[in-house]
Amino acid sequence: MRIGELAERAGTTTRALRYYESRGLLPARRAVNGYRTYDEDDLRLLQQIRTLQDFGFELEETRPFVDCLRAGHPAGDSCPASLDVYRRKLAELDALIGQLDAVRTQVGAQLARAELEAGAALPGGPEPRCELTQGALTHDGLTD
Amino acid sequence: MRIGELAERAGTTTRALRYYESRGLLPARRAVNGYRTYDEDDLRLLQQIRTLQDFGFELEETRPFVDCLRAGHPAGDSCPASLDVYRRKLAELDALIGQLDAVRTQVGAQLARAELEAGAALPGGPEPRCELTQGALTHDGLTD
DNA sequence: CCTTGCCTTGACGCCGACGTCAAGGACTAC
DNA sequence: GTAGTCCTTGACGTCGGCGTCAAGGCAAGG
Repeated sequence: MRIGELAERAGTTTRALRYYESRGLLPARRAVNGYRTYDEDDLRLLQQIRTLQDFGFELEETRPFVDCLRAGHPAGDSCPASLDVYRRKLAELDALIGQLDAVRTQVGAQLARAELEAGAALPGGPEPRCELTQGALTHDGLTD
Repeated sequence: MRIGELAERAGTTTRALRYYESRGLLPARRAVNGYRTYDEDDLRLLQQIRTLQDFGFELEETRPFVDCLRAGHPAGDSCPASLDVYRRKLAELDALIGQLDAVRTQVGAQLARAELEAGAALPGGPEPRCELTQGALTHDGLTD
């Protein structure tokens, strides 16, 4: 099959396929007229790539899975290198989720405090003030 | 003070300050020689920006807070527009964390299954490799 | 022959928040 | 005067994964 059909069957675009090829991830055979030619195996490789991409894996991280399939293994994650990617991704996810949870807690606290102060300023009357309103912010250097 | 000192006191760079100015977020007065000139109020605005940036807010999302401070309010989040940003960010964080949790679960399951299959495929029958592997198979082990 | 549609390569655009030169002006110290 | 440090504007680079033309080749139908 040609690039357009493969792209459609895998739910992606021809541009993405050419990009994968430029990265050496999914090279294509060529027909006499220069057209890229793919088979069902390429579709499987591509599906593996897309599945991992949907999980948030970077392209380079999908390479071990693709290589594994191309080596004849039944699944992309039948090889140690793929499992390593899984493990690294899990650690990465745990770290990221932990950071986001911390940020969520902080932002939630800030919102609650700010809403309290806003509400207290409206009805008109003396209100208690929290001493923690200033300087409670920490720079944990979360790079998003 | 000049741009270098402000950058250092706020823990950022002169390039970042020029960028903020180019975005209209933190304009500077100019000395006769053309040098940018800042005061303590600018430092406060900048600290507000940096704090939010560290939380993962985009630059545009810090604008309401900066405007709020510049309008004379005691805190950057003393204004309704700032609270709206807080709320949107919370919703955004919740959605993102939820997605990441789902991905984590999926990837964890894939890893457990692939490890199991790899162990079963070993010559001489499956051998338990370590306790963590068994734990990951039975529970949703976060133990690393 | 002409149009239509798929294909080719090449190259710039995009997003965010700056980093990193480059070339030159300003000011201080000696 | 000159060395050193700070400042100025301008402009290109970065990262990932493509999107979006542009210009042209190839195959098939009318």
